[in-house]
Parts: sequence; C-alpha cells; structure tokens
Amino acid sequence: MTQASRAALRQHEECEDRALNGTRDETRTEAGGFCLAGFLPYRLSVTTNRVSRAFAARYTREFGLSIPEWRVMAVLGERAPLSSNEVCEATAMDKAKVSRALTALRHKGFVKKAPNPDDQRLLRLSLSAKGRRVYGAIVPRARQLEAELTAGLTAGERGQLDRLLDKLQARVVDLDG
Amino acid sequence: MTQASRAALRQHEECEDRALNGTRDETRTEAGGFCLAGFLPYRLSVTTNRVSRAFAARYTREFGLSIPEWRVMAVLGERAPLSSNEVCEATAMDKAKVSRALTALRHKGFVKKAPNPDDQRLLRLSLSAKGRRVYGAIVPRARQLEAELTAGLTAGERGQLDRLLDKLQARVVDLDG
DNA sequence: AAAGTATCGTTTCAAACGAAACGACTGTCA
DNA sequence: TGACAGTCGTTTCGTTTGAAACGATACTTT
Repeated sequence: MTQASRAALRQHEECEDRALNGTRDETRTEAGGFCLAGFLPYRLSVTTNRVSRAFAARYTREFGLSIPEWRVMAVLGERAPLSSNEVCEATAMDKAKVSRALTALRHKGFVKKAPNPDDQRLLRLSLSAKGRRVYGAIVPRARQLEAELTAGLTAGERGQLDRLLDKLQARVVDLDG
Repeated sequence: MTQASRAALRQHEECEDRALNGTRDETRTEAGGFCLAGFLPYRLSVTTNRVSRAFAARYTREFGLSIPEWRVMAVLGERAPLSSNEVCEATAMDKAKVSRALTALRHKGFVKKAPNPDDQRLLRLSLSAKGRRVYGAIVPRARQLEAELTAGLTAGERGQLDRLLDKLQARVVDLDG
C-alpha cells in the first residue's frame, strides 16, 4: 500500500467519523466542508485504479499480457471469429486501442487475423492454438484473482455490487449522453 | 452513449440472463464460458471510466479544470496550507501529477505557492482569492452532479456502495502489497 | 457504371501518464 | 564542521492514450 492510499483512507475515515458523530451530518449537502475522500467519483476512481493496477501486474508477470490484450483474448476465447468492431463493443475499448492490442497479440502468436470474404473491410479474428492454450490458463487464474478480490463479500453483497454498478452505469449514460 | 457501451451492457445482460435461467449457473467458477462483461475488474473499470469522463467533461466545460486540477482545488479549499506531499496523500495522486496540476492552477491564478520558513524543502500551497471563488462555485456543482449520478439509489444503497468500495479497497491492498 | 457517402481498421499526432533522475534542502553521525 | 543519507518537489524520458486523418472497401443514388 502506498503512503498516499493509506492517507486517503485515513482521511475518509475521519470524514465518516464526523458524519457518524452527527457533528455535521449535512456535510454532503451543504456548502462548507467538502470532503473529497467521500466523493463518489473520487472513491470509484481510486478503488478501480488500484484494482486495475493489481490485476495488470499479475497479467503482465504471469502471462506477459496488458489489460487491453487480456480483454481481447477474453472475448476471442469466448466467441470467435469476431471483427475488430465487435471486439471493440465486447471490450468497451476504442478501435485504436483494439488495433494496437491486436498487433501485439499477433506478434506474440496468440491471435490469427484473416480477411472476411463476404466483406473485405472486416477482419476475422480468432485465437491461434497457442492463444487458446494461454486462454485456457488465464481464465481460471482471472477467476481466482476475482475471487480473492471479493473474498470479503458475501454472495448477497456481490450481487448487490453488480446491481449498484448497473444502476450507476444507467445513470451516467444520461449524464453525458 | 457509445455503440461500444451499449453493446457491452447488452452482452452483460445476456450473461446475467444465462445465470438467472440456471442454464449454466456455474459460469463464474468453471473453465468454460468466461464472460468478460460479468468480470468484476472489467465492470468496475468500465463504469468508473464512464463516470470519470462525464465528470471531467463538466469540470472542463464549466470551470476549465481537469480532474487532477479539481482534486487539488478540492483539498486546498478544505484545508490549507498544504505541502505538495500532503496534496498527494489527500488526492491519491503521485507527485508528478500533483506538480503538473499545480503549475496549471498557478498559471490560472487559482493557487498560491509560498515557501515554508520552517523547512525550505516544503511548499505552503493555498487557494488565491480567485481560487476560493471558483472553489465556492464548483463544490455545490460537484455535489449536484454526484446527486444526479446517485439519483437511482436509495440512501441505504448509497451507504452500501460506500461499504462495498471500502471492502474492495481493503482487499486489493493485500492483493498487490 | 460513375459519383458520392458510409464503414472498417490503421496510423498519425499531441497530450497525459508513471518511473526514475535530478537539484535543492535538511538531519545525522563522525 | 564535513561527509553522508534522507526528503521534497520538478523535470526528463519513454510509453500509453484518444481524437482525428487516412486509405481501402462497400453501399447508394442516379
């Protein structure tokens, strides 16, 4: 844990304490005393970035894959062949990122790229035999890491978290769209 | 909403449907049928990135601030003077990012930077009068945006979300530390 | 069929990023 | 006091990022 993250957590606890003590229960809604550590977008960003870092470190160390590359492998392993655009949609990444991940994966020999005879603009992307082997190894590992991450959560809490993320996602769509 | 996000949500719903139907309830734990859209790190990342984008767009459009700059303003508005390191800790950003945000904020005339007489290595950072005016405007706006984001959540759900994020954060510390 | 429009995937470009090097300053130990 | 180690904040360096430009292919309209 970094110094910064420790301090951020400490500060957040202080803010929570203040709220629980009732000293300024209206902290969230009034003008004064804004507490960044209790601000949802900030909290989401900090937590998610730490999770991403931790997972990225594992993927890199154990399989030599970046997160974009892992995402592409994950969708190609599940359903192939896919066009680049379909990979974009399935991974929630833009086409430039997908294109770069694909060239990296092809250099590593994990992904095959064939033209689509029906439409020469589209690609037919799929895992190579080697890629499938890696996929077979990385999927259980990813599940295991996810299980470690959620080890402190009951099944109900895990479901609740999924539902809450869905709700946020639905909301943020209105917010920027 | 982008095509990619729509598709990702759709795919996730399909995965959930499969789970709910009981066709393959063991989807999460067995070797076959890995579903990226149901994978927690992925879900966290996608949701958080969308939230960050939406908020960054507002901050930029309405106040000309990036997210790092807004974070620095937020902590300096709450408690100043602070050293650069203290800003790092309070914002969960590394010192390079903070340094860059500070130079931008000083160029905009929002932040003052004074030497600390007790220790010449440390800075005494604080908001200027202009910076305080902006702070006074942006804090209620940030609260309002946060309220829009969580409009679909009950107070209990909001508390639950905070607790779940805390639990994840506690876990991820072990995971990479 | 030719011209104009749209889509696909790659590449270019400038901005943002984190790690590490760095100079400036402080505290410690001889 | 002088050397040494540690801390602070800035800057440098190479990488990653998303937006936009691009060439190539397909569709539409006449």
